[in-house]
Amino acid sequence: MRPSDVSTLRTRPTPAGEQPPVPYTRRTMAAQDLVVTRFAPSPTGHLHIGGARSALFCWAFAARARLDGRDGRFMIRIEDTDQARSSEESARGILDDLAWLGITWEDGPVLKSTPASGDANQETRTIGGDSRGVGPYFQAQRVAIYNAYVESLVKAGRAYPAFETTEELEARRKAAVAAKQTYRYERPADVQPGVFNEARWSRALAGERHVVRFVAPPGDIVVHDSILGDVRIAPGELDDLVIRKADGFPTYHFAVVIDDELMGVTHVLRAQEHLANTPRHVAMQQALVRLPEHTGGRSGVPFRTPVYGHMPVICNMDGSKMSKRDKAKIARKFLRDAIDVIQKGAKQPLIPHLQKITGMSRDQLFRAIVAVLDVQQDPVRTTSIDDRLSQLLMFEIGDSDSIEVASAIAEYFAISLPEIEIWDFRKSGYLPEVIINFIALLGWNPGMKDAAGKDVEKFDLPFIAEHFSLDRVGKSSAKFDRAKLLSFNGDAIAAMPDDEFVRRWRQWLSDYEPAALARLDSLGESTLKTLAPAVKPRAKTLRDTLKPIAFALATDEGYQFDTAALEKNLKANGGAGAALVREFRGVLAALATWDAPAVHTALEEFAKSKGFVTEKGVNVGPVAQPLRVAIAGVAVSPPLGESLAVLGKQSTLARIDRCLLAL
RNA sequence: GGCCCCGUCGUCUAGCCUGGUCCAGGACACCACCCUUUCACGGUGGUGACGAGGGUUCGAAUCCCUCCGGGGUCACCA
Repeated sequence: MRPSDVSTLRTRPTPAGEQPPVPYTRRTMAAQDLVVTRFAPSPTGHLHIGGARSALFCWAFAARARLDGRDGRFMIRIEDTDQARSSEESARGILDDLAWLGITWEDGPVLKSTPASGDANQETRTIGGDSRGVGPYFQAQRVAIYNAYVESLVKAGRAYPAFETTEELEARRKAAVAAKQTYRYERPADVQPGVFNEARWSRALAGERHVVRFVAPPGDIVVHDSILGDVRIAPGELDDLVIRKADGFPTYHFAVVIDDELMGVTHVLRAQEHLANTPRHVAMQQALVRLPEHTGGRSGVPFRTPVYGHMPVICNMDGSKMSKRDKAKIARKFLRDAIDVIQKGAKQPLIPHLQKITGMSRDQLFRAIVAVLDVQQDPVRTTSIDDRLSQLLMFEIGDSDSIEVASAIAEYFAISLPEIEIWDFRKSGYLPEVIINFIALLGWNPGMKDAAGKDVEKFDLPFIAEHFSLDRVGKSSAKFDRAKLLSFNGDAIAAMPDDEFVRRWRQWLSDYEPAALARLDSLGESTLKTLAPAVKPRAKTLRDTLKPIAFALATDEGYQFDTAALEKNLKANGGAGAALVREFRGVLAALATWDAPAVHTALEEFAKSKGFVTEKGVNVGPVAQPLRVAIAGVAVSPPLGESLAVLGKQSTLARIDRCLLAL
């Protein structure tokens, strides 16, 4: 049976063999009322959709605890222990993405940000802080703490310096794989569990290059998981893992254990990909004791094991784990498909073929492509052509999954890469509240029915906070269904009041399509407002809005006439359509008021006067379609009332004249 | 490959713990029809699943076992 989160928290079971928790300051003060969850991203890129979901569930758990009258806190910690890949810019980006989604944290890095909707009208606010005094929240600033605990473990004989080189270990690993055996690090013969190895420690202190490894315990490790139930790991499955790297930084596993304890984390909710690591974390918790400086001077206070909950992984539709690498995969596939197609068409291999027509060497060809990428990606040319070239080659042969190269290829060839990171979805015009709603549904559902007996599946952050509980988190991985996300987003756009839509549409256009916004504003200050009711039902995303308004984005001279549309609507039947448009032009020219209802009325009356009436009423089609082609160039556009209103009388007449002339 | 987790329509899922009300409900997608000045929106209806095989039971999607399938993980990355 899976314990509910509430009962787990109130009566946390003490498994056999585990020390009962020893009270110390924080515990006696706050007792079991303190609930601390955390999201701990590595600042090596943008916020991933799966990371966002982890953050959301942690946020929701803490928020729910608060609603239940407890001291629920959601905390952010930046795991920047990978010196080579971490960046402050990335950390800032992740925090921004969370704030954009509307996820806020009580404890953690401080961020000044605009709230959920990205709505410029609302005030900026500050998120984060250190009210419990357990920071800093960047692990790179906590190295001294990790070192103190490493030393305590070494002195207790529960860890030891190891001096093998990376090459040595790699060779052993290869040998094991070649012999079809599972590789495990073999503990050196001179290391005795529980005995301080002074000789090794001295070598380390003397400056010899080393890592520190944790002595894996001999017995079973049982992880109590409030989502999955108990997970038991047999002895011998765990080898002596590295807890401090040669550069002096802790590994993820070690830093996590130290920080979760010191920062008072009570509930660790994360993706199932971490499940296999959890026994290691538990083993370390059982070996570690708080240093006196972290317990107000008392000694002998053991680390506790938080409540764990491992949630399902988010997968692509093909079942593989959704990963940033998917972008590279798509871009690479495109490159190869393109090469295939060209090869088939040209009936000869692409590279030699191109070499033949350009007279370039293979290297020069790649240089040419790279030069284009270089200009687009790196206008100031901070990287050399050679660097770019080698990047692209690496990418092409599959040895590199660089998102930058993938993006450059996508931009150059105008293909679209799948949205994987929150930033991608934002750029594509998804609404933050929809993303929240949708990712909440990936692995969790409120299990409620509405009045009509249908599943409740449209909800917002406050609803999630109110209803979230671990026993409704699923166990099986979920495929990320983009079609359903799109549908939800379209529903949200359609349901928005016009003025709100206009505000958020404007914001998005200004962020991602400023030229389009400038053009629309040049048509009149209420253009967006006029367009709103016509655009909303036609756009699933904010980027989608650009399609139905393409006619307005083009200048009066700038749009093309589709010949088939011209033929069918204007020229057919001896130019009947053209004649109607010519006649209706006069009506329009005489129109005193120029807005959507007025245009629409004029259209109907004109149609009626022409006798286009059926038993169902006036049929404006015979006039509307030719007119549509005249002003838009194609047979598809939003309703003509709004369309003409936005263009204005002058442009409308000019477009009609241009069309008539083009026949 | 070792270890671990998971398995209800194509997809997300309700139902499973507390067997019968389930010849399995909802949503997205798909199909048909209706509405309609185009494209959309909307409305109505439809196709569609308990992975397989054994048990237990009067009765199993629900409990047990085996098999099969999928995923995760095996770094001085987090």
